[in-house]
Amino acid sequence: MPKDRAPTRIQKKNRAAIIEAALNVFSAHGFRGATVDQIAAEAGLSKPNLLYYFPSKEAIHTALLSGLLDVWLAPLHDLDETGDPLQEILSYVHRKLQMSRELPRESRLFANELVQGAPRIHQALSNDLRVLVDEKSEILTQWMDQGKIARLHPHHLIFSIWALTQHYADFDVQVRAILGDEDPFEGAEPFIDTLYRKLLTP
Amino acid sequence: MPKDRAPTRIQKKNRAAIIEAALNVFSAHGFRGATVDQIAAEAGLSKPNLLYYFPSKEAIHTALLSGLLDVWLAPLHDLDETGDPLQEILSYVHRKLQMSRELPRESRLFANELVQGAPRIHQALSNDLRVLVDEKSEILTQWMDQGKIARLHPHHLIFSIWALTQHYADFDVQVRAILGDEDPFEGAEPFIDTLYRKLLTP
DNA sequence: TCTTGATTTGACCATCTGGTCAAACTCACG
DNA sequence: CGTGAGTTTGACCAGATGGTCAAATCAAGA
Repeated sequence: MPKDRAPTRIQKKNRAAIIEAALNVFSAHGFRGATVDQIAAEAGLSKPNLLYYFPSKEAIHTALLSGLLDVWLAPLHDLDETGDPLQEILSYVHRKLQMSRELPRESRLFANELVQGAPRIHQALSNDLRVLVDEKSEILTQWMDQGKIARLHPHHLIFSIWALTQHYADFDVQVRAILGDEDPFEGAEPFIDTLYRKLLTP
Repeated sequence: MPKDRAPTRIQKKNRAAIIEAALNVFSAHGFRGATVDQIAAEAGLSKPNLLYYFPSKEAIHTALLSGLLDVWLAPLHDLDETGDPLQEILSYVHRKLQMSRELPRESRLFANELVQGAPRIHQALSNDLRVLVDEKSEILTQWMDQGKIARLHPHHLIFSIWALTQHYADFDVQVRAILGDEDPFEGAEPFIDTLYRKLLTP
């Protein structure tokens, strides 16, 4: 494996190519369904060469997930206590839907992991994620106390946003099978916007 | 393989045990992640014995999925044109949530398949499911035309019900990691009920 | 250019996995 | 009971898969 000095030009390029390839393969087939050969081929490397950069399949998966977790949680992280409640929430919803549209592989990567019991990221869920959600739920509760938005269970409000937005990335095949040629997000955007405006009006 | 006469007592028992075991294993690990040995062990059979009842892993999966599809779609199928619009929809939502609570393995089985592009049930999606959804969307549209419920994109309304209810089964680990000891459905039920009452009010 | 560390690879290995098969065993029924 | 169909299994196979290794090749600074 490469020494842990400053990464060389080649190391940067190949590590990036591997992570990109791994995202493709893991998101499409899940951890178990992905093969190292597949990832290597997609990254344009031989299998031993790939394993020169990452010690194992598991290590690639871990690196990929932990690298993405921040990106994935950024929109919720940005929910601003001092902003306008309805606008803040609608903006969060909007960003999440945008991510389903633009980063569907990332969404499916997490979906794959979660639906199988999250054996490799259970840690992060019970710690980082839980803390973040509790923190933001606190803000939501304050807004409700102040009568700025309707009173609802804050955790379930957040779950609903995840469910409604990620559905379009995770179950893309199903959505498209039903909508046919229609662009899913064309209709999803106003639908979800209306939903939260109605729901959150006190 | 057993002849296709009337199934014997033993055939009935073992086929049922295999399907039950397959549901456990496939829903927890996905098609690729499940092994025939695992299913056989769970069913209390040896691998060759299992393969005496089903010709292949694929065949078990297919039998399982097609056997469940009807159960899975029954609630939507039962949406009744002649009933009270709001009550009909709320009742559908309620049944779907109930299914997430009582049949989480079934939900995850489909989720696993869908999130990986539904390679084995694409057929059913584009045919049966699409027809059913189009048919029920027609009813929803009529209700909207009659001013009985708010005007919304009917397909996305249905998607939202799937997303909100199945989320609790499919991403159970995540939900529980955040809620801690709290029963997810305790809070989900009133939340989702409120959501659809507000959303559907014209 | 030369040297040294970084990079790449062909060959290989152990294990897992889906599936086969012939032989053995069990059961229901005449 | 005896017998033939139904059921079960140990042994086995071929291919896939994660991972290793020594040898070969390459790249960049002295």
